[in-house]
Parts: sequence; structure tokens; C-alpha cells
Amino acid sequence: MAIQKSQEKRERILQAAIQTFSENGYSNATIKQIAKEAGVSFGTVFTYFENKNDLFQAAVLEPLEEVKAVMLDVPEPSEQPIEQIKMLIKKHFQYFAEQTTYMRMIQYVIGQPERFQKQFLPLDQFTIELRDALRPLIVKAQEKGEIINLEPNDVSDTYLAFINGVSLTFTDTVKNSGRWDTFTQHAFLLFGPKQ
Amino acid sequence: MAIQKSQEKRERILQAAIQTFSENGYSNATIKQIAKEAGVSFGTVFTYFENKNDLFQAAVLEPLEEVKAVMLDVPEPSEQPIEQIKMLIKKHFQYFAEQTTYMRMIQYVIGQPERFQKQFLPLDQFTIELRDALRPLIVKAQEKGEIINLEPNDVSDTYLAFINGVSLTFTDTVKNSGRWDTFTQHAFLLFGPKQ
Amino acid sequence: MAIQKSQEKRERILQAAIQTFSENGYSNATIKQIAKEAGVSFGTVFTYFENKNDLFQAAVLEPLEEVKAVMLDVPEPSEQPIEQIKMLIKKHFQYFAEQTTYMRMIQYVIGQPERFQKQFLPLDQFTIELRDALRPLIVKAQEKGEIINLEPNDVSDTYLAFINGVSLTFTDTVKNSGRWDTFTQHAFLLFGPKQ
Amino acid sequence: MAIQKSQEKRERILQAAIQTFSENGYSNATIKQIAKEAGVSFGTVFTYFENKNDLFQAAVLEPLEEVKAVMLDVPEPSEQPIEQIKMLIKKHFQYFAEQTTYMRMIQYVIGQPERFQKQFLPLDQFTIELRDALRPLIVKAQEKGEIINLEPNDVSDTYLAFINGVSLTFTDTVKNSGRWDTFTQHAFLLFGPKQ
DNA sequence: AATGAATGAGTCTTCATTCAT
DNA sequence: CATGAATGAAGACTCATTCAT
Repeated sequence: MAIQKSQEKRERILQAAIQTFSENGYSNATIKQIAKEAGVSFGTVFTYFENKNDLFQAAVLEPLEEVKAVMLDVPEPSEQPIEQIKMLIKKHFQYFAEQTTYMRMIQYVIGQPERFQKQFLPLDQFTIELRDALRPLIVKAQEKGEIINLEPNDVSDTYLAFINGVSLTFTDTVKNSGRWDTFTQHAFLLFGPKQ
Repeated sequence: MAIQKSQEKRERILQAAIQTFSENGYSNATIKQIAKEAGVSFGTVFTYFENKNDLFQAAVLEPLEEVKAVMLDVPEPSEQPIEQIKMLIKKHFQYFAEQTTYMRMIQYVIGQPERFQKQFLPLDQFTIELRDALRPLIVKAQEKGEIINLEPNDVSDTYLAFINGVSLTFTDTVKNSGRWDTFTQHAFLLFGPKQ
Repeated sequence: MAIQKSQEKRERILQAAIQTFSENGYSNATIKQIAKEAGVSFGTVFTYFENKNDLFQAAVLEPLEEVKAVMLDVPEPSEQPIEQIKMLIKKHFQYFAEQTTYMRMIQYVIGQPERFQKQFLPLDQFTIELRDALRPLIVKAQEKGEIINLEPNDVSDTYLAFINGVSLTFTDTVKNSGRWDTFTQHAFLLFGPKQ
Repeated sequence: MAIQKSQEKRERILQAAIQTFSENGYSNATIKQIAKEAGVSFGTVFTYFENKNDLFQAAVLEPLEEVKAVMLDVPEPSEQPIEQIKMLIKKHFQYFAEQTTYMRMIQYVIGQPERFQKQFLPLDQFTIELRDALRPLIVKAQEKGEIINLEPNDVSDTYLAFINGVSLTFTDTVKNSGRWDTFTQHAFLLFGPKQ
């Protein structure tokens, strides 16, 4: 009697891989370590993933769909766009705070774009998608005169950079404390609020 | 004279190491590669550095002194603190734009703090030093009512996170274009300018 | 009925094994490959053969009985022994031409006698059996003065060596063309025909 | 003080490889085994050969030059072509008897031409070169009416097949005994001597 | 001081074999 | 019986480190 069904086992391995790659980087993470972390034997990893590189690919890209779903889920602009932006920022930071392990691995990939070209491209694409998703809200707030007239793409890009920077620089902090409240508030400044 | 020449060779190896570690990460960078990049023979690397880890340690920490010198060189507050802050931001971004290779390696270390504990601590310390360096300027500007009253440490931390985020997320962009002008302007928003 | 069907499956696996071992050698042939070639699942191979070595053993030895039946089926000497020898040679080459795949595997075994000792011995034994089978015909032809007086064992051995050599060296050739006609004629020279 | 010079070490490894591949085939031969046989450490093999396949390539092809030099060294036809052919056969068999290990490996390659395509082609080429080398002698003997008029290419090919067959089928025998005298004599029959 | 051959620990990967379904 | 997931032994290969020249 199998303790777990197949897909569950695959998922366990994938999560173990994210954890291990995140802590150790690609080369320093070993299949042995990942297998142990996942509670399976060494060879079982190869039952679910062709090779180490495929496992890495899956670890980077598969969770990305969910990340996109959350991060790009931007509401239609209402008459209170500022409130909407603040809520969105809150949601984003909350999500990042929950996904520190995965995000760290993402930043690892972004930091070595030539080396991890194949994984990098879809991540880079995300930058553009975020621009498109945020633009209506930014434009609306600007039209209402509630934030200053900055180029929406720049706002989006700097906002994303900020999120990355915070989660890179203050990983431990963000995870525990209520400090991400602070980061949420400061992030809003990048949208250029008046007064 | 001989010492002079030797020191040049050591420096070449160190620069090659920064370049190679930055592009490939620690484990994936090989001594052979570094030696080739430095134009020295394989064994010569071991004449100047005990082992790979020592070389990495040196590559991470030795340039840090210069980075600190530049980044922590904050002027005494004058009666135009806003102008001073803007100039400072400009200097910081300019410097980061010139040091992308080294900075990328720094971010690589920051992203794996448990793995590179020994290298991480001095970098983490820098966060605190930046707080202390920026505080007088921030306080002065707040006292003059030119920026809103945010906790100076938070301003410093988010500002640093932003720099890191930008240089992580837009490495290529920053290096080439005039886009870092944009980032410079947006960075100032994090200080909470009024209107 | 079930047994009948089973035996067919066993035979398919055996033929697939011969094919695969012949092309790839023992170590480079995989059970997976053989199973695929046989159109059965991976695990089924182990239903019919204990392990890889047993499968190889069966692939080498089981068809050997038929080979012997054909190769050692030498007629009683008549008054036209030359004609009989020529017919025999023709039959032998024809058979070899049809069994190239199996023969190649046999030669593979013969080429590594220490490694495949267990399989080699029965094959080596065949040399002796062929001597005994051919001797009467050779002696008869010699007595009639139609071939020169060579040691019958030597004739038999060199004849066998020749067959092996031809099928090793000209596998592709032999299979297609009418070239084995040539080889048949030249083989007869080894019996020492007068003029 | 190095016990051996570099080229000597490379040669030791190459000879060990020939020995090991010859006895075990490609896949079953291990680098470890070869290294041990050569009296060097495991990693040293990789100092002289990129990888296992390159080592195999070298083991097959490098000695081929000498084989060609000996086998294709056919004298200009004199007025005693028969004697020349006999001497040549003797030289060939003697050489084969001395090179059994290498020859066995060659036959291993020939037996798996698709698998070892890269190594097979130069060996196959040798067949053609032998034809060209033997032709003048065969033609001369035919013109003098001392051997029957067989197609010279066929004579060459069957002669080569015979050599291969003998060394495949009677490796042990040939090595020790004076039995190769017998094979030498019988080989001559393939040239079609009259009476 | 500079060099690069020698070494072997550590990794990925393959694959025969086992065994639960 | 048939299947294929799980396992881990074994092998190729990489590369930091040592050390003789």
C-alpha cells in the first residue's frame, strides 16, 4: 500500500527542491538532499523528473502560475483607486511574506540571467505583465489627481523592484515581524501620493 | 618592485573571481575559469589565495570597504537637505550602475545567508551603518517639514531595499540606458516628499 | 491456450533480446529496450526470465539447437563427395545469411570468452561436433583423390573460421547481395580441391 | 621525481584500455579498472583522455596505423609471386598472433558497426586498402598461371575474412601453439593454388 | 613564484531488480 | 499474470587541492 499517491509524491519532491535550491543554489543542492527532504529515496526523484535541470526548471516555473494569479489579480479601478492600490500592495506583500522560500529562488535565478536563461525569460516576462495589470489603476488615480503624474510603467517597475529588494534584503524580518506593515506603507510612496 | 607586480596579479585574480562568481555562483565557478579570466595559470591562484573559499571571501569583502566609503559618505545636513538627499541618491545609483558585477555577487550572498553566513554578516552590518549615516539628513529634512515624518530607520532600510531591488531586477537596463535617472527620481519618493 | 499464448510472449521477448543484444552488446542493452522491442511491459520480461543474465543465456543457447541441427546435418558420403560438400557449404552460408542477427551475437560471445564463459563453452563444443560431422565427407573425398590430403580437423576448423570471418566482416554484404555466392565458392577452396 | 614521463603514462593507459576493452567490451570496462591496470589513479585517465569514449576511440584507432603499416606492406611482385604470397601470409598471421588483444577489440567493433560507427568506418576502409595492396601480387601470380583466375578483390576479401575468422575463433590456440602454421598454409588455399 | 600533472571525494545518472497493486 | 513505481548499487565525470619540478 503506497503511503502517498503519485502526484502527492511528485509535489513533495518539488517542494523539497524549492526549499533546497532556495537555500543552497543550484549546484550546491544535491539530489540526495532533496530526496531526503522529500522523504523519498534517491532514485525516486528520477522517476518524476528527468534530471536535475528539469527538476530545477519545474521548481522555478510551476509555482509561477500561482504567483501570477495572485500578483496580477488587480481589480477594475473604482472611484477609490488609492484604497484599491493600498489593498493590492498589502495583498502582494502578504503573499511575498508567505512565499519567501520560493521568492528567494526566483531572485537567485534573476541574479544569474545568462546562466539560467531558460528560467529567466518567463520571469522577465512577468515584469511586462505586471505593468499591464497595474496601469489602469495608476492611470485612474492620476486622473483623479490623487497621485502625481509619473509614467505608469516606471511606477510598476520600481514597485516590483521594491518588492524584490525588500524580500531580498529583509527576508527574515519580513517573515516574522509586523514589519511588513511598514514596507507596505512605504511601497505606496512609490506611486507618488500627494502630500 | 616584485611585490608591486605580485599585487597586480593578485588583483587581477580577485577581479576575475568577482566576475566569475557573479555570473556563475560559487559552486559553478571553477578555479580554472577564474585563472583563465585572470590570465594566470591554474596553480597561481593558489599562490595568492589559500583555497576557493578564501578567494570567495576576499572577493566579497575586500571591495566592500570602497563600497562603504562611497555609500556612507553622507554630507553634514545643510539648509537644503532635500537637495543633499537628491545628490546622494544620484551618487549612489551612479556607483551601483558602475559596480553591477560586484553588486550582483553581493546579492547572491544576501540571498543565501545561511550558506554564506561568514560573508553575510558584514554585509548585514552595512544596513545598520547606512541607517546611522542617513539619519541626520532625514531628520533635518523632516524638521524643516520638507518630507513627511517617517521613522528614519525605515526610510533608510526601504531605500536600501529599493537600490538592491532595482539593481537585481534591472541589471541590464541600469547599466546601459538613462533609465537610472528614473530610478533615482523614484527613489526619492521613498523619503516621503510633500506634494 | 493460456500456455500457448504465454509461450508466444516468451518467444517475442527472446527474439527481441537477440536483436537488442546483437546490436548493443550485453551491458549496453537494457531490459526496457528489449521489452519495448517485444511489445511487452517492462516487468513482464521478469515474468519469463529470472534476470538479465538468464535472458542472455537463453538468447544465446536456445536457438543453438536449431543452428546445430542445420549445421551438423551432414549427409552420408556418396560417390560424389565433392558435390555433397559444395551443397553443404551452400546450405551453411544460406543459413548464416538468414541468421545474421543471432550469429552476430554468437560472435560477440566468442570474442569475450572469459567474460561469457558459461555461454562460450557450448559454442566452443560446436567446433568439435562440426569436426566429427564433416570428417567422413572430407575423408571420402580425399580417398577418392579429389581433394588434397589435409588433416580433416584442420579443414573443418578453418572452414568454420572462414564462415565466422565472412559473417563478421561482411555482415551487410552477405545479407543483401548475391555476394555470398562468391563466398560459397571460395569456401570450397579451403577443402583443397585439386586444380 | 616522476617515475614515468607523460607520454609513457599516456601509453600505459592506452594499453590498459585496449586490454580491458578487449576482455570486457566497452560498457563493461570501467575507467577504474583501466586505471588500476595502468597503475595510475582514477582521475589521471581523464588527464590524458577527455572521456571514456575518447579513450575507446584512441584505443581503436591509434594502433591501427601500425597494423596498416604491417598488413599493407606488400612487396612488389617478383618472378616468384607464390613465394611472396606465402611469406606475406606468414607475416600477417605472425603479426595477428602477436596482437590478439588488440585484434579482438577490433572484431568487437566490427561486430557492432551501428553502435560504433565512428570507429567502424576507418576499419572498414582498411578492407579496401588491403584489396589495393594485394592486387598486384595476385594478378602477377594469375598471369603466371600459378593460381586460378579468381577476382582479386574477392581473394583479398575472403583472405581478410579468414584472418578475422581464425583470430576470432581460435584466439587461444593461435597464441600458444604452432597451430598458426596450419592456418597459414590453409589461408594460402584461398588464393586458389593449382594442384 | 609559477606551473600543471596527479589524486580521489562527491555528484549526477542509469538501470537491474523487487514488489505492491 | 502484467505492470511500473521505488530502490540503491555502480559508474562516468568534475574539480578543489596537493606537490614535484
